[in-house]
Amino acid sequence: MHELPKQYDHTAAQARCRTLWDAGRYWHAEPQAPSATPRRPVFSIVIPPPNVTGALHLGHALNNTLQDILVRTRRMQGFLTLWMPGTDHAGIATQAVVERRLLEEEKLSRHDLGRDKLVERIWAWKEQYEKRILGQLRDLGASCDWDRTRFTLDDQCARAVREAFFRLFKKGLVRRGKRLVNWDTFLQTAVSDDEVFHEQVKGHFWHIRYDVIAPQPGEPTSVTVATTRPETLLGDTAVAVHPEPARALDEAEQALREKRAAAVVKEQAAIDQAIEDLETRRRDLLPLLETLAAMARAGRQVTLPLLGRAIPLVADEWAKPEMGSGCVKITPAHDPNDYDVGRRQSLPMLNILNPDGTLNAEAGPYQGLTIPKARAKVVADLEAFGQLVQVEDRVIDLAHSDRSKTPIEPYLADQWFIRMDEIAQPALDAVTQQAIRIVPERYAKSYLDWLGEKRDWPVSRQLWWGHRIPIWHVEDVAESDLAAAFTGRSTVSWKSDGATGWHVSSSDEDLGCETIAGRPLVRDPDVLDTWFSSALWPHSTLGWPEATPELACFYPTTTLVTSRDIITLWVARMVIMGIFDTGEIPFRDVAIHPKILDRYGETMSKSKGNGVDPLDVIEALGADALRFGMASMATETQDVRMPVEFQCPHCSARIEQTVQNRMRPRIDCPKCGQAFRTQWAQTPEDLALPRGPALSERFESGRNFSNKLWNATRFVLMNLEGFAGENLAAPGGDATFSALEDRWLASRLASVTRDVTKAIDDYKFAEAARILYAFAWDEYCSAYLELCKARLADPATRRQAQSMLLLGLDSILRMLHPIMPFVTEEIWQHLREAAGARRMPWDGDGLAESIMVAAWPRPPEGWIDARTETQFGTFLAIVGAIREIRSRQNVPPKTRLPVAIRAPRETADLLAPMHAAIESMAGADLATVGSEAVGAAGAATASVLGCDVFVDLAGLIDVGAEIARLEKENEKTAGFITAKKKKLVDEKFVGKAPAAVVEKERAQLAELEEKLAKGQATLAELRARA
RNA sequence: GGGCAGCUAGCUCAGUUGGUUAGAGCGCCACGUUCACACCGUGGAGGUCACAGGUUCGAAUCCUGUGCUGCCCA
Repeated sequence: MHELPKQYDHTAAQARCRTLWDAGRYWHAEPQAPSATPRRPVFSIVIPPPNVTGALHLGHALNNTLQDILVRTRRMQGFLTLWMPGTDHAGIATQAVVERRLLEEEKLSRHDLGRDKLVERIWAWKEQYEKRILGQLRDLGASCDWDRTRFTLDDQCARAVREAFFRLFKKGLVRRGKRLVNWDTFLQTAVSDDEVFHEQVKGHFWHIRYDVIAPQPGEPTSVTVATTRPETLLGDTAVAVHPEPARALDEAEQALREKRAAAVVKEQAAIDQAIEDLETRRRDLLPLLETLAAMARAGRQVTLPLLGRAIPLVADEWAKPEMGSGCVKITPAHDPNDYDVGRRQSLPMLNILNPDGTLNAEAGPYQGLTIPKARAKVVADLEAFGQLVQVEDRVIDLAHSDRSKTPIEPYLADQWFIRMDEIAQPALDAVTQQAIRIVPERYAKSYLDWLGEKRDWPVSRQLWWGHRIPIWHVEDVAESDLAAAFTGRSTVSWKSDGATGWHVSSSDEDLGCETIAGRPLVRDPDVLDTWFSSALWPHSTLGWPEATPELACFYPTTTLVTSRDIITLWVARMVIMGIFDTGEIPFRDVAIHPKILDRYGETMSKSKGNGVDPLDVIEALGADALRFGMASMATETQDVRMPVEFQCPHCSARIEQTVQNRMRPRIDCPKCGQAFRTQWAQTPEDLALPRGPALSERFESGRNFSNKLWNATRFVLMNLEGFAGENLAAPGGDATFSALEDRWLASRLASVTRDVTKAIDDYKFAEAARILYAFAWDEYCSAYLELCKARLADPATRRQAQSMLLLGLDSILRMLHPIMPFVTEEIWQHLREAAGARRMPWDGDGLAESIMVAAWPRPPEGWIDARTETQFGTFLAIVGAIREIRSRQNVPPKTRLPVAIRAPRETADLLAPMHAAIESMAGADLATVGSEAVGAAGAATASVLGCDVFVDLAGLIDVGAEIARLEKENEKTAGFITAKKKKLVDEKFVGKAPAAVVEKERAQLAELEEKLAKGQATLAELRARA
């Protein structure tokens, strides 16, 4: 006999399974030739490549679990299935991490080290983390094609990046331009808008006086402007005033009046106040503004304080007469709005910053100062010169770099852009015309909104880690020189730089020459935005631009599984570049999954200390527990919450993680009093303590489920003696399912298979998990398996029970395999040993070597039998009724209860073969079952589905308690009756509701009335006895 | 400021096209360990479905508004 230990050991099983899968390489996919017959349907996914910045977190665990569920399901369903794995170089993030460590550990900056050495260091970091990440994916059970692992910066991807960029360049879609960028002065690079976060900080609003040059009679001698960044005045090139202040005030008032009309009462007072203020302005300020507007039109100038430069007064609508002094200083190179004004008014753009955030020569005497120091000196000097009018305290919304956490400086720099107007359109069409389906559908809106703006994509990054932009610059040569140098080279293209030089681009790694007509070719020092290489991921990993068999077979991929926060950054750009490069969409479906938040609704992060490390869960509860939890959480909502608890390493007690304790280096267990350390431990004393991992109760049901399956198998194997299971339930063989419970199991199996398959097709992972959990636990284990205990003891029914137990268990395992691969494989292997001769109706010739490649269940629709399910439901309800009586009367489980059941004839007939089952499952001795059955006087009763269950408890019964209970129940029933009657008397209801609904209500009323009558009769009997 | 979600049992979540006497898991209470599983079994308690209007014979479900929470985009 094949016997298992009482508890499932996930650690040993995981190691065994991985060995088995790697030996069989079941995860590997070879492309089929286009001419292959028979042609297998193809299913392919590319992994959203995790950043090599650090280890995987729970979000990755979710993302990859869902992909693996899809991949494993399709593989079992016979698809040619590829899951392409890999990692992302994550330009700025990785460089920032390595630079930070360099500074902390060696006190060196990247400039101390130099470009080549730094890149070398980052590669070393990458090697370390890539290994770790891929190992974590394997620990999770991901069935990626490990032979195809890619990296966004590897040679194959680099080739694709050069080719794609070159094609864009050649088509004139790459342009060089000045742009105000978010400058990170710490990392000395531009960061994209998406890498910027805003934070409210306390600051000041400085009001500064600019003197008018040679004021004429009737004209003001100065204007006052206000700023939160006084040092920027060094870069001012104008002061603006509104061209038509009267009209602007009218419009502002109009807007306020409209707002007031729509406002709720409590907001009206504030708006009234604002309108009144506007009136005051019209009276006190407007004449001055009109004068200033006229002066601006006349080309008058003001003196820039401190530097003494003359700058023009300009008329521009950016100046708001309804705010402040109505005048505003203009610093085009250091403020986005001012930049627009500068362009409109053709103002000089004066960059006053060095890349490192110190002031440059344009700042005159302030050159070399950092921004904070310059600000202090500017303010002090303004005050000394009497130009400072007023200082207000103010809360400022300050942009910070997400990478370095330092304030962003708007900064005018040369950048490369990809023009989006032309290439974005096909990506929009792909979604609006449903070539690409985004689920849940609502996310299509953010995709379309974002792409619809068709904003140019700034792709250059002033970094050292990444794909070097394939552009070289050469000055002062003629086009004929270029044509001569690159004659016959279709892989080289050039464009004028707008002055006397040329930009040369190539898809080759090297131009093959260093000079043109004696002038040096200088390569652009910048690298490409990480998202550029990510945008090519679906086709670059498959070998593009080569026409590989992989590309032909697996592209377009089937599904992309990702989180909602990178729909625009990544998904949209993949669609754009996929179509641009290959002419085809990169994937058909985009499945968006929720984001995991902690119990308080905060995003998890290492720096907050509120995360859960997936490896802790895998270690403590098993990868399957982690995966089952993830699948259960993957609903269509946009967030899911996960309560986090520390687990005491001494006594295993769970300690709720709170905002207060989550940053502590050590925690004293409130249960056992012993201390343990957390991720924050620093001191030697703390580090010496055992670590208490952060886990979540949400993974426990998965662990328990694994054990439940294990023990169900244990039971089946204990009872399999002499049976290897040749032919399990030949399809359509009615005789096979002669017993009610067998027909029921087959019916349930068929509908569960249908529902689970559909749920996975629709990306409803939580639903699939829930259906399988309920079926396996409540139906297979609690009902079917219990019933089999008696049948297995009877030689006449034993064989059939064995056969059905195997059929059910094997089907459950197969359907659960994509969610819980390890425990199902481990069990499957045990079943192979004990019952290797079995065949499922949907199996081919032999039993597969691994459940990973076993056939997905396909029970015939004909097995579904609603009548049987109803009948079986009656049986279960009767068992439940007896149990309930036992429980409410506190009868010990061992005491057998004498039971009579009054049931309509049809039900009684149906129950006839189930007598033994009722007796064993409810611990009852059945006396009579039939329409005439009656209970002993004063028996405890229960009514279910038209049947009455009488349990004669003789002297055991607590009459008083039973009376009280019945009174309460009768009262409740009477309440329902009243409600139903009222409804049925209502003509509106009877007249308008569908007949079926009215009929149902009537039937329910009749049932309730009968129930009440019986309850009252029993009550009378009990009272008589009391 | 604009957009998207969410608000259902103590906690985390299900709840199809309106037709319930609103469900699950965890937690809680009671009972139970020869009988696959205490990572278990049996039973139980626990909800004005955020709030206010409306549509309807009928609303957790549809509409409008309010409040709170979170996210995205300016």
